[in-house]
Amino acid sequence: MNIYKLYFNYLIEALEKFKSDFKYSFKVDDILKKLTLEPPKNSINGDMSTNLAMILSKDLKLSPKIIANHLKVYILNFPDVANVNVAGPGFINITFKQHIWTDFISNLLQNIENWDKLEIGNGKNINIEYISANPTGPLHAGHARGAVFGDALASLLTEVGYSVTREYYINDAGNQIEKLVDSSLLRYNEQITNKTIDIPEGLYPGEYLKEVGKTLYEKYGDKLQLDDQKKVFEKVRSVSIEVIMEMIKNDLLKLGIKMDVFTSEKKIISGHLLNEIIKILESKNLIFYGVLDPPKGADAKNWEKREQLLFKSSQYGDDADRALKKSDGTWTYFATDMAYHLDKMNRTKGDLINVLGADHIGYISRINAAVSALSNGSVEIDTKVCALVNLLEDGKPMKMSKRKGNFVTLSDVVNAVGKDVLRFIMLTRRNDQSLDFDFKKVMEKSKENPVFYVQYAHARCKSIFRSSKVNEKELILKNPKRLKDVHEIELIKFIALWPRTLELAAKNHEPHRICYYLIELSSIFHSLWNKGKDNNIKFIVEDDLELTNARLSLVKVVALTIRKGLSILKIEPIFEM
RNA sequence: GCGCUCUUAGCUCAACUGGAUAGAGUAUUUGACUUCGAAUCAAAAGGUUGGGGGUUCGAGUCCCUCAGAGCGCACCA
Repeated sequence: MNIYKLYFNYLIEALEKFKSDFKYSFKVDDILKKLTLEPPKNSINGDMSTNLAMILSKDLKLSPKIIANHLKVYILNFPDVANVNVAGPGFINITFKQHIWTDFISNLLQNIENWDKLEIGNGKNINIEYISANPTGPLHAGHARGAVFGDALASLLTEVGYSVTREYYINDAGNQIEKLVDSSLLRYNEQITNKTIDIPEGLYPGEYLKEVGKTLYEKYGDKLQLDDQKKVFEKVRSVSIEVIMEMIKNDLLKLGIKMDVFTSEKKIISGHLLNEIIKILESKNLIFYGVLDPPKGADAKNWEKREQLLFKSSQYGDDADRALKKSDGTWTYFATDMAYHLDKMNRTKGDLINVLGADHIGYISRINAAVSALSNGSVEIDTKVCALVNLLEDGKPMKMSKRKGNFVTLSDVVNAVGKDVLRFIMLTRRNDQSLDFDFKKVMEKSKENPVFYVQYAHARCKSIFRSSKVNEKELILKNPKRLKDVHEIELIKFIALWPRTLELAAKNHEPHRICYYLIELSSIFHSLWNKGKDNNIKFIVEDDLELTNARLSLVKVVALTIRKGLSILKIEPIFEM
C-alpha cells in the first residue's frame, strides 16, 4: 500500500471533477505531466503537498491561490483528511488524521511481501552493459565502481518489474590483443626454458600471465610454436582470453556479481551485423565517403587528408561525423560497437543502459546517435558515467604504477574490506561525482562509516527482539493506535516514503538513493532509540504488553525495510555486531 | 584550440528532475551512559549553491556567458 500513489489517484479524480464542474477546457494529461504530490520539506506544512493550483494557473488565467481555494473543497472530501490549507505561492497542503499512519503500519504488516511492490517495468526487457573491462588482466580497484553501480542498478530494475539482462562486452580484438598474445608467448617460453624473461616495454608485465603460459604449456607441451604463425596466434589468443576471463569472472563473483551474457567483439566482427548496419544506414542515407576536418589545435600535426566511409552522426546531435573504416580497410572500433549495439537491440527488444567510466564521456553522443539511427528512435539508451574513485590510505593517496603492473586489484580490495562494505561505499555517491575510498575510514566502526551505521541500526532492531524474547516473524500487531508519540509517527511517515524512494531510484537509474534512504532511516531509528532514556518511550514496556507489542511491530518494520534496501544492493544484513 | 562532465557550509556530500526558510555527516562548542548495546543521541554555530546575466508565479536544478577542475579530441580500443 503506497499512500502517495493512493492520494495521487484521488487528486486526479478531483482534477477531473473540478474540470467538469467549472467546464474548463484544459487538457488533463498535460497537467498530469507536471503534477506532484510530495511530502513538504518542512513538516510544519502538513503531510503532503501538491503544486496542482500553480500548474493550472496559466491555463485558467487565474492566480494560483484562487484556484487552490476552489480545489481545497474537493480535497477536504478525500478520506482521512484532517486539514487542508493553501500556503506560499499556491501550494495545497494536506494534513491527515493520525490514524492513517497507524493504519498504514497495520496494513503493511499484513502485506509484508507486497506492500512496496512497484510495477514500473511491467516485464519490459532492459539490457544493462557494465564493466566490459579489457580481457588483458584481472580487474583492478578502479573497476569496482562501475561493477557495483551496474549490478545494483540491475538488481533495482529487477525489483521494480523489469526483465533485466546483465551483459559484459569482451573486447577480444584489436591491437591490445596482439600485445596480450605476445606477452603470453613470453610467459609460455618461460615455462619451456624455465628461465625468467624480461617483459619489454609496451607489453603486459603482470605476473598473472604466468598462469596463461602454464596453461599453454599444459595444453600444447613445447610444440606450440611449430605450427604456422596464424594458428599459433589463434591458439594463444583463445587460451589467454579464456584464462583471463576466468580470473575476471572470479573477481566479480567475489563482489557478488554474476553476468547473464558475455558477448565477444571478435564474434561481432566476423558476423553479418556489420553488413547489416551498413545496409540500414544506406537505406536512410546516413552514410557517405567524405573527408573529416582535422582536429583543431596541436594534435593536428599527424593528420592527413583522407577520404573515409563516414556515418552522419552529426545529424543525431553528435558534434562530428564518425569514421566507420580505418585506412587499412578494416572496421573502426566504433563501427564494430554500432554492430554490437544492433546485436543488443535485436536480442533485448527493449531499452539499453550502458555504464561507462568517466574517460569515455566523449564517446556517449556518437553511441546515442548510432542507437537512434539504427532503431528509428524507438530504443531508449541511457548512458551512466561513473566518475573516478580516489583510493586513499588514511587520507593519503595510494601509489600505483600501471607500467610496473603493481596496481591494487579488485580482489585485493574485496579481501581487505569485504564485499558488502565495498558495495555500499561505492553507492554512497551519485555515479557522476568522484568518490574517495579510504581504506581506513571504511573499516571504521563509527557513524563516519555509513555501512556500519546502517548495519548497527539493524543489529539494534534484532537486539530488541532478543531482549524482549519475542519472535520477530511471529509478531502480530494487536492495537496500532497505541503508536501515538510524534517520534513514532515521524518514523512511520518515513517508512511510507520507501516506495517513493524505490520509484525515484529506479526511474532515474540512481541506486545511490537507496543508500541515502537507509542512512536516514537508521538515523531516525537511532534517535528514537535514544529517546528511551529521557522521554520514556522505550520499546519494551514491561507493564504494558499491548504497547510493547505495538512498538515492537514498528521495530519489525524498520528491520524489514533495512533488509529490503540492503537486499536490493545485494548486501547481507548483520544481526549482531 | 574544440567538445563532454563537474563546481553546493572550513572539509566530504544530499536535495523527490522547476517548488516553500537549500539539508546530512565531519571538524568546532556544549550536553546525555543506574539503558532493550553511548560503536549512539540532543543542541548551538556554519550558505550570495564558483562569478555575472536571462527564461517564469518560482531556479542549486533550464538557457547564455566568464572562471576553475577532470576527461577526451581522424585512423587506437
